[in-house]
Amino acid sequence: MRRATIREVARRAGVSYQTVSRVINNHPMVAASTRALVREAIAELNYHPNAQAVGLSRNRADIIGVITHSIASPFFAQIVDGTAQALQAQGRFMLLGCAGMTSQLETIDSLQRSRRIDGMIILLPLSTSVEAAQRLAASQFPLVLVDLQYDIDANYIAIDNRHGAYNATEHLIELGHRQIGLISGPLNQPVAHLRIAGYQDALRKYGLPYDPTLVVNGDFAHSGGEAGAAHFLSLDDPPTAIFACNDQMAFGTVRTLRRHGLRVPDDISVIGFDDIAEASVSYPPLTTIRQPLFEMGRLAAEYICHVIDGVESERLRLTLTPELVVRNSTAPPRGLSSAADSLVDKTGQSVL
Amino acid sequence: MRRATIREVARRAGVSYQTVSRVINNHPMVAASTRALVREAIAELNYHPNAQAVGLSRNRADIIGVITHSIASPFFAQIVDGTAQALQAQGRFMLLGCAGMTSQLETIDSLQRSRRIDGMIILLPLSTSVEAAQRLAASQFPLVLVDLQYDIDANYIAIDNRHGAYNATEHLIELGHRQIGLISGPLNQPVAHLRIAGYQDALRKYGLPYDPTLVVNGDFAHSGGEAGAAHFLSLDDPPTAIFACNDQMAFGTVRTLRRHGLRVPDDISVIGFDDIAEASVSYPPLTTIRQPLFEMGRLAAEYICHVIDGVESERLRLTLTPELVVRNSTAPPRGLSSAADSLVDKTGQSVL
DNA sequence: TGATATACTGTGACCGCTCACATCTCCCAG
DNA sequence: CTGGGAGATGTGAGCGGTCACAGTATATCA
Repeated sequence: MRRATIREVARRAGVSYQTVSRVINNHPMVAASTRALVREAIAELNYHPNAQAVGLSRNRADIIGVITHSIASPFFAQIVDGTAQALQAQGRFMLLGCAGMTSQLETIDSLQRSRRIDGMIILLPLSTSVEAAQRLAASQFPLVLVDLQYDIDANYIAIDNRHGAYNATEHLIELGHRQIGLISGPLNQPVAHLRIAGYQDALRKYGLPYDPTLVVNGDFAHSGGEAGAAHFLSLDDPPTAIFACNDQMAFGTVRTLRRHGLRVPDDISVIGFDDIAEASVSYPPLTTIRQPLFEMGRLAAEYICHVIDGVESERLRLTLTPELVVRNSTAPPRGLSSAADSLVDKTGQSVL
Repeated sequence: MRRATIREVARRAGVSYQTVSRVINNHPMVAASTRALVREAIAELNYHPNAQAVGLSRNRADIIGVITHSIASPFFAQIVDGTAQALQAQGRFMLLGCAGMTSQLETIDSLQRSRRIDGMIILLPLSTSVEAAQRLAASQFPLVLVDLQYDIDANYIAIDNRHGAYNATEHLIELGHRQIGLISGPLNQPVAHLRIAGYQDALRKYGLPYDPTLVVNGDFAHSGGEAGAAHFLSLDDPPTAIFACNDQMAFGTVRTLRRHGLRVPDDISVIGFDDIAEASVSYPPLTTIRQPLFEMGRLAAEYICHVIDGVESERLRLTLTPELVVRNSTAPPRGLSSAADSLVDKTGQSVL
């Protein structure tokens, strides 16, 4: 079942191959009768253009590369979903590279040079140095970094992590919490520091002391939340609220708290960050800081396509403001309802 | 920053373009000295082959298409993750098409004919008729259907849904449950019927009556579980256990039960199907029927690659047996066993 | 009536590579 | 010393399109 070529269609329709090409590409300079003839031949031979030949000739592929280190994570999956939708609307395809955390840069580099893709969307974090990322961004190749967290000259879509963390912390403070535990992200990711900074900003703003024993490192995964919660419960004076720096960790936190017989939010409040899809359907529905993940993926794709089409040439520098979404995992601290700010009325519930 | 071509490299190295091609493709018939010379020129010019030109010439693309209707669903994401990993190991790329539930067949068809991809993995369900799927499978194009549920002549990787559902139901029966609610999948998907059949098999085997009021349709999404649970709770004599036909619905079920003040598994047991990643970290950890999702994705990719490479020509007909994974969302019905339920932590609390 | 614009169609070269085959060296057996 | 085979390299054609340009009709105008 060989595929028909443009010349075979031409022979069948009794025209030249160029005319067939014109018909395929909707060039106006074709007589209606000829067009019909060619269309017929195309249908009869079940002809479809060879995308690689077109690509070679036009020097483009109509494929956009998307690099992430895991598609199994809901966070990335939701961004990719947005990208996929936008690309489909553009008639373009998506080459998905799950590079793991190793050799991402190598993958990116070879992909970029292979002419297989016209542009690339990179979902950070990227396991590479800032310098390498800067070099990458400096190339002429159409490129968008999504969730950029450091300061380089590149096209990026980011969110104001510091502000988001500030909002999360402020929300807890305004509910009356004074002892707020923080489970941060991995410290080798800039985002972790930004969110810690936002947490500190809020404490400072409200005149609360910064207590390092209330800050613990996490891994942005479920297990990090579990470990963090376990740590807090082991303290003599556990926090009344926990800010987990992403939703996955928040879920781990909630689970561990439950396992220890604590109710969320009655006994202890938990707030997350990201607003992945599960956040709204978890039990209890998670109060969190919303990142417009789908939107970010969509915008990145649309920008890239515009650059490729020559419609857009400005640098993309988009910092979105995350939004507090109050659901049911946060509440005023126990017993606050009666007295104003007495937070010391811990019931001394035993952990374990 | 024009890309160097093979002829430029040849000129620089003082050899013919064919020799450069030989070096690139590790053809043995090249003198070591020449090889070194060419390698040097390649490095100096920072040459990378144009994948589209290679593809056009060799008539392949080293890209595998993966079609799903959503990447945001953890079920599909985990399969895709397995596929991605396997393809990367093969030095191939993945073109991901999220076709939504509309026009999947059209997407598939045009993709297949475009020569953009060498083979295709389709993650069912597919919004198309069995006949169309059969036609698709009948083409020479390398194709694997993952999670195939109906009987057509195609390469497929499936799981024994009926058996899995039987196991799930049996597990509940053996725990002592006699009133078992079923929340099925959408009835337009064959898998729904298969799982219902497995449920019925188990009832029959254990001499339990089939009560249609205990069977309700779901949508394989969170909301279906919520609606199903709400329905059961409205019955005069609610079931003591619920089999939700996938994990997402199981989560929805658990959530609704909790909201109504019921504890899982103390007051009512819930079992799911799929074993998506969240199942092991939910609260309580979900008893479910495990599908080896990652594995399925991996196997599909490996098979496709073998077919393309001509290593494999047999039809792929793989029906995996799902496996019962007992976690903490199932227990004997209330009051049945005085001692046996000590396997579950008793800290479940009623909320609200 | 011929010049010229206009609508349409065809030809050659090329995109960057691979393939099949031709050629050219060199070395060794007869 | 010469023929032949192996090793190494070069050449032409082609993959299936597109582009720029060159044609060829027909219509329009002076």
